[in-house]
Amino acid sequence: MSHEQTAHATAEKYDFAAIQEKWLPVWDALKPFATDDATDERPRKYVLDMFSYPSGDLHMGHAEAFGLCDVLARYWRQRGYNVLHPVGWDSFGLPAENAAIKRGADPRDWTYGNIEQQKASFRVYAPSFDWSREIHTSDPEYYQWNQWLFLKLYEKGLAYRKASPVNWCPNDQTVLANEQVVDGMCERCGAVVTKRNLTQWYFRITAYADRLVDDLTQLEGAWPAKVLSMQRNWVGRSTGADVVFGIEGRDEPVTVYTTRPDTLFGVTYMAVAPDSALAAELAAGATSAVQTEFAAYLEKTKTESDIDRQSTDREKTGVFLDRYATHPLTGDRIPIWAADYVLADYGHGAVMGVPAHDQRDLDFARALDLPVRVVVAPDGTLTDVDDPAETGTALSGDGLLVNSGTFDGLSKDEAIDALTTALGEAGAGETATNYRLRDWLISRQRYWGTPIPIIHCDSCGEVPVPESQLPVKLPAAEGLDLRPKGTSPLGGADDWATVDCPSCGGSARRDSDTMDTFVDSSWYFLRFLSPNSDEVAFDVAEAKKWAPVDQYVGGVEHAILHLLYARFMTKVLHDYGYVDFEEPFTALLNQGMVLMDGQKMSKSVGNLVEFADQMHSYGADALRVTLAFAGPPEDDIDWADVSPTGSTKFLARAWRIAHDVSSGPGIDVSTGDTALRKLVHHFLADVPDLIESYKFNVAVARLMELVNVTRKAIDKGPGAADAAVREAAETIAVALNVFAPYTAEDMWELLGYEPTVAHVEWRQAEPALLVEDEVTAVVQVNGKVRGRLQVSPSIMPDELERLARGDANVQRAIGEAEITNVIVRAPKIVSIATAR
RNA sequence: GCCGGUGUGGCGGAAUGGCAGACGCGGAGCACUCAAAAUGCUCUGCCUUCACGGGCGUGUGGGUUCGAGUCCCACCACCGGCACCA
Repeated sequence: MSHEQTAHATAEKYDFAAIQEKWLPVWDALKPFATDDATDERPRKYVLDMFSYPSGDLHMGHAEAFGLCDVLARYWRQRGYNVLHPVGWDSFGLPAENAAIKRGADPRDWTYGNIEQQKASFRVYAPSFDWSREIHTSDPEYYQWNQWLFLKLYEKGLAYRKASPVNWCPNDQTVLANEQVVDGMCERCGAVVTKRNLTQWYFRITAYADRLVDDLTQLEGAWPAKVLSMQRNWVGRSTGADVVFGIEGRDEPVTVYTTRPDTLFGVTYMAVAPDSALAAELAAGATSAVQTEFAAYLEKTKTESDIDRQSTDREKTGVFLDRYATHPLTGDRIPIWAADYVLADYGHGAVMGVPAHDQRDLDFARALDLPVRVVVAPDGTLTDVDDPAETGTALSGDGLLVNSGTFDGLSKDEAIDALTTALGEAGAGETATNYRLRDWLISRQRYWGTPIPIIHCDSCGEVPVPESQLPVKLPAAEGLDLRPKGTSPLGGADDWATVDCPSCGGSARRDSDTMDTFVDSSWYFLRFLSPNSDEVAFDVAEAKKWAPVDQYVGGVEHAILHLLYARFMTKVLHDYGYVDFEEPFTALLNQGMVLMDGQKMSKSVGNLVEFADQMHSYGADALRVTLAFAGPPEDDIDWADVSPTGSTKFLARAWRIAHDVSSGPGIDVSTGDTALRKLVHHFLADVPDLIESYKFNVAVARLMELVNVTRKAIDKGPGAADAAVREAAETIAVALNVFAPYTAEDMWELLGYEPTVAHVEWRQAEPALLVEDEVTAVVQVNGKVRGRLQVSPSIMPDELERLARGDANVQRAIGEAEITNVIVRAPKIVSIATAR
């Protein structure tokens, strides 16, 4: 196949490389997707991909995500919407720094070099981006607004510093947010995460816990059910009661949280987290033997990694503190233990032990020989109950109360209400809600991120950098030691770090930590609306016009991290009055992963499918069609199962139709072949619903069908000059723009039009052409298809039944049997039931 | 343990409760060709029949219905998320 021969509109053969080369410069000049809405009255749609982290060239995952998102962007444009489809780079982050350390280079050079590479690849892959709004989160023009946001949160007490045990990655030598610890390991490098006690910056996301859960109902149906469920799990809201226990020898009582106040009479011990202040205090008031034992236990707890500590099948341990609590209703003495299965930072760091009805408590009680008292029995009597102390299985189900004084006989739900009320009357408890969610730890002891705009002054304490002094620019990497060492490299930039206190003018130092890069991505979708403003983070009026994002596309790996943070930040901005909505992304599509031979692609496995190689072999269009056609977009695609060659064949067939059409543009299509026109108009009527419900694979199938039938019409039907053939070819070109823009543009030119087909509106189906003159009616006998009849769609039911009964094959199926029932749904079906 | 999801040909996958397997991959045969590639055409769920046809068939077992891949109940398998969260 020779390029010279085919790089013209007169080419005889489909040549994807020539077509790409031909149209790229045309599109570069045309800038068809710049969204300039000053005078545009059309309805708007904001279609966005999760932006790319520039860690190298694009890979197949990008091809899928950006390809599918582009289907939607191009589609909505052709449906008459003013579509905003911007592109940017999530360009701060650890990998840049690690790569830079490895190569002895500047993270800035590495990052911006990768961006250039990805841009060049994107240009050829040709998503319909508005390049004029490109942003980089690592530019001071962007990150100064991270700092501005930080100050806004700080003003409201939503950004604060505290000393606390934090997740520490010993490999990357930095702290991690809870969301970045996966199975006890660092999300980035896989090292086992340990705990350190450090003073760090937090965003108070827990203040928004209820709204983060409640507002998910707004997204029901528009976000994948899986993501909604993951977000609910992550916030982990539970309701129950706080119960107050008096402590012998201590003035202050201790409050515990329980979801099962109905089991209050089953309490046989109390357990406190060994690493809590309460445990230390209780132990300090006990005998020296207890103190020694406790100290050893605490030491052991601290040195254990989270993985060890959280393994559920391990033996329960604890230390009796020789202290006692008093049961709020019975007045019984309750022994107090320190046990490492109790977490210091959930609830109140202490639990009431109900071994009979909680598996963990039962395991603990059995290991340490504590009593087990059943207080909820399935049928309200103890006689038939398997003793959990014997079986080792806690009774966690429903039942009626026993052994619970005046509460005996109540159901579980009744008892929860009754006991909570009783506790309230006794001043010993109330309904309470708890969350698994923790505040968002945003400090990072690394270089390549947004400097935290705080100055530490010996006399004034922490002083926010005045807004007028933003941005606090990142100092040059040159001369700084970027290697992980547990403190931020910025601390080594003395010239940068040493400043006058904005408050007292004395000598002070800048905070040397940088922000978690998820801060950058928590609001970037708003920056696209006024990307060049140096007055505001984003223009409120532009946000009113464009935001929230109507269609968001990205991987499910961000189901909690990015999406939760972006939802949080949106609510914060809403409360400040900067935006008038509370959810940033009204619809979300999670595309699946691209696999090879059933597993994730990786260099080490040796199953890497390179984006650049695929582009070279098949081109952008075939790649995009292959990804769209492979299956439902949410499902993973195994590259071993798909056929880019098949896609190329399809595109060549489509292209050849435009090439073969022999009528001129503007011909009166109504004179064309009716059968073909009907198919075209059914296509026009059906495909929008398919695309809007993300059934891209089915939409492509319908396009293939249309191409096949049009080919037949040219070769064996009305021929290449027929007006319906032109109508079909134009329809194919317009629809194909959504999936394969180069081929579509070339077809459009072959059909005698000017670029660009991307601006041609989807045609309306003519209702008259959607009506069939004849349909197939099916005749079933006892549920089995026994006959098919060609009938008019307006046939009367009794006429259809008469025809059905007259069908020879139907009669044979009925035989001598007596007909007991006949259902007629004209014109589709006749269902005959016989006595059997 | 809790939550969510998925089970359809050799494979990827279609199917508002109404013809299961659209579309494609793979396979077989044919045409064109000296030949091959490319392209085009025909066939392709399993069993049975020369054929017309018939039987079976959407993870398993029940149920609702004239009619179930689709709805209901129970179960099995696999995938994903959360998890000593009280």
